[in-house]
Amino acid sequence: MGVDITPYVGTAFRLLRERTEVSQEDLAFRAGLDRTYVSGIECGRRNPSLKSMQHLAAELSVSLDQVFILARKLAGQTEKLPAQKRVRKPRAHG
Amino acid sequence: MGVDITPYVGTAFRLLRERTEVSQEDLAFRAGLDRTYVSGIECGRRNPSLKSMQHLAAELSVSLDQVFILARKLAGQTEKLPAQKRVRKPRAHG
DNA sequence: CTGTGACTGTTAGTCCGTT
DNA sequence: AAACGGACTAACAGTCACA
Repeated sequence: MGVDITPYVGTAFRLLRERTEVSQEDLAFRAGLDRTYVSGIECGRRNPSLKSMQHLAAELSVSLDQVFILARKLAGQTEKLPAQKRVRKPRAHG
Repeated sequence: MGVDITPYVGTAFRLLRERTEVSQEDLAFRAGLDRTYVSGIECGRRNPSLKSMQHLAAELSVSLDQVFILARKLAGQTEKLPAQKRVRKPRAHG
């Protein structure tokens, strides 16, 4: 259950930011936040509020759900399941 | 831009909760939160932190991205575009 | 069972600077 | 450009009485 996704959300924000080639400082300014705070979020040391994350996402031109989808992907990658191959059930052709 | 999604996130949580037929009281207890705090979130009067939302989502057996996808849907519905009726071009029946 | 205002302690979030 | 620290203020977490 209780996997703390905070660091993954931070990484997701970082990845999304780097894609736009904007600095933390610049993003922070545009989102109306402090640069040290954005740093703390990306490093997974902070527990940001809904509004803070929304502002960040808005400035990165993504919706919040995209951030969390990415975060969950990142969390999933680290959760090394035993590489179970997806078996596609062949469809009975009738 | 700056559409405040806080109330939509609250509604999303409420919808997700009602789907499971559990009371605020019950959910709050299971998520380790206060009953009135959950109420405040659902009513959009609170600006919850990432961790608060994560606890709630976990108890509702959904991922946070699902919450935000629903929230965005709700926000879209309320964005009443000028009631533009979708005009389906009637297909000439011959 | 749920909504709200008010309250306290904690933390979110800022601003300074250093590495 | 980014991580990190300290001191600071605004806002949130968490709770209660009451509606």
